[in-house]
Amino acid sequence: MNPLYIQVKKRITESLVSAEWGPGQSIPSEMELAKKYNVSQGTVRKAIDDLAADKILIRRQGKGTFVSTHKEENIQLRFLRLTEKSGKKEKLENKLISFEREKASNQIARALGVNTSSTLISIKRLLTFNGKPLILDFIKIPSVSFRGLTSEKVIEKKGSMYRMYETDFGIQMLHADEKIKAVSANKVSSSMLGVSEGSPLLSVERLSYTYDDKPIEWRLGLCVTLDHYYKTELE
Amino acid sequence: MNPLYIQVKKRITESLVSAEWGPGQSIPSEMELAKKYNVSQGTVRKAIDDLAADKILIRRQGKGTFVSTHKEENIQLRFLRLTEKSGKKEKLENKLISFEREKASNQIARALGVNTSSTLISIKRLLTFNGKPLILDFIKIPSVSFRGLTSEKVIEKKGSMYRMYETDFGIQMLHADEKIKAVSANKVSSSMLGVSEGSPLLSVERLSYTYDDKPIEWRLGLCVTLDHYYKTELE
DNA sequence: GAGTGGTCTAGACCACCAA
DNA sequence: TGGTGGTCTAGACCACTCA
Repeated sequence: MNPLYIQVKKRITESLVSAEWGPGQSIPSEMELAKKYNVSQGTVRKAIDDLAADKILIRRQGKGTFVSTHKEENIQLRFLRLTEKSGKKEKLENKLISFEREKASNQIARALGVNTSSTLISIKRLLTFNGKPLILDFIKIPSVSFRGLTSEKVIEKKGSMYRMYETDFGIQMLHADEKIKAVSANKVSSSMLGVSEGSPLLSVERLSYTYDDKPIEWRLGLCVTLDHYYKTELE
Repeated sequence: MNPLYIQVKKRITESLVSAEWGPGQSIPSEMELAKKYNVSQGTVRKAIDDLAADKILIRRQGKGTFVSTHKEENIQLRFLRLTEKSGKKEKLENKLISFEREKASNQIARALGVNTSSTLISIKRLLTFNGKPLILDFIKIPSVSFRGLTSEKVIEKKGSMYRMYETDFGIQMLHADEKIKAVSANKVSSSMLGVSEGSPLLSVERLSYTYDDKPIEWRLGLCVTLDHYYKTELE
């Protein structure tokens, strides 16, 4: 049998998946949950501690515990940071290049855990900072999870895709794995990004997961790293 | 006044810095520490929880709590992962190219928090996997923190530099920041790495920290990412 | 079986926030 | 002032390791 606090954690997660408590809202207090689950307040606390460590919940002393809605900006900011050179805040713009539905390729189907016969939405877009092309993004998401998504909607929601996933489809990205390589710009990517053919680009392949470690988005970003760099922290 | 468990955490950290408890050794049990610090066992537990989350301590049920010595392999492994293609274990080799003492440049001095007049040890080396060049490393460390380090010692300790730092100088790397870019191979790096000039390389600039968030090593790695990739996890 | 970390409880008090 | 999360305690029992 699992420890009690793990079971509590599971039940809280279920309430989050079923959207009983939505992003930004507060969940019941520790005492209420303790009564509801027939455990002590300390056990609920430990369960919430875990979820807060994963940034799924946010605690605010004196106010309550809230469902994280940090997907608005966070992954985006966590993704690429600006160099010190341009310390001022930069303007990000988002230009849609194409929006199509297509059959999943073997590779992507395996990554997303869907059938090869299933349909994906395939989005290409260009991100610019201060008017200069920075990232060329190829995004693939299962059509079935994003019914009704149109190119107009993507354009309309200028900001992060993740924000749109959350507000329009109730899908929250909880974590992601990335594989990073250095590649050469080919004809298409170089002209899109305004660099010469063969220039080095940072290739960032990302698989993003929602609740239950279910992969929900595959993305490849080609980044110009002349004035920017990718930042990580180890441990 | 700080919470008690923070103070306990601090006192434990002090014992780690002063090498009262060395890497790989066990620290006193929770009950003993509770008595020593005049707090309850639960408070010690919370302090240790924090340190274990930072991977500074490792708990082993039924055995005790141990000082992490994971620097042997861990940062190295965390650094570059092998592609699935070559699932088998690969052989890493480490070839020293140069070992010199030099004055710190402005940039590095600032990063390491030392004077520009101070002396650095500057190491260049080439890492190969299965005989193929993979990473060209430029490493700079303050001479004063690594008195008596010689090129022979670097060669002798074939494995990770971090292991040598720990065993020979009592310096443990606790975390690191990295800035990643894609760059073109120049004449020197291309010939060293066995790729053609202008090939894309992954440039990984790393600043590593020891206890108290003191920066202690600056490193630049140029990596060939044809058969390998850099792996990260977000959140 | 003795000793360790792991879980769980119950209750106390503190710090913060809002009405 | 009442409700929330944050800290701290004391004690119970469980799970694991090793002699």
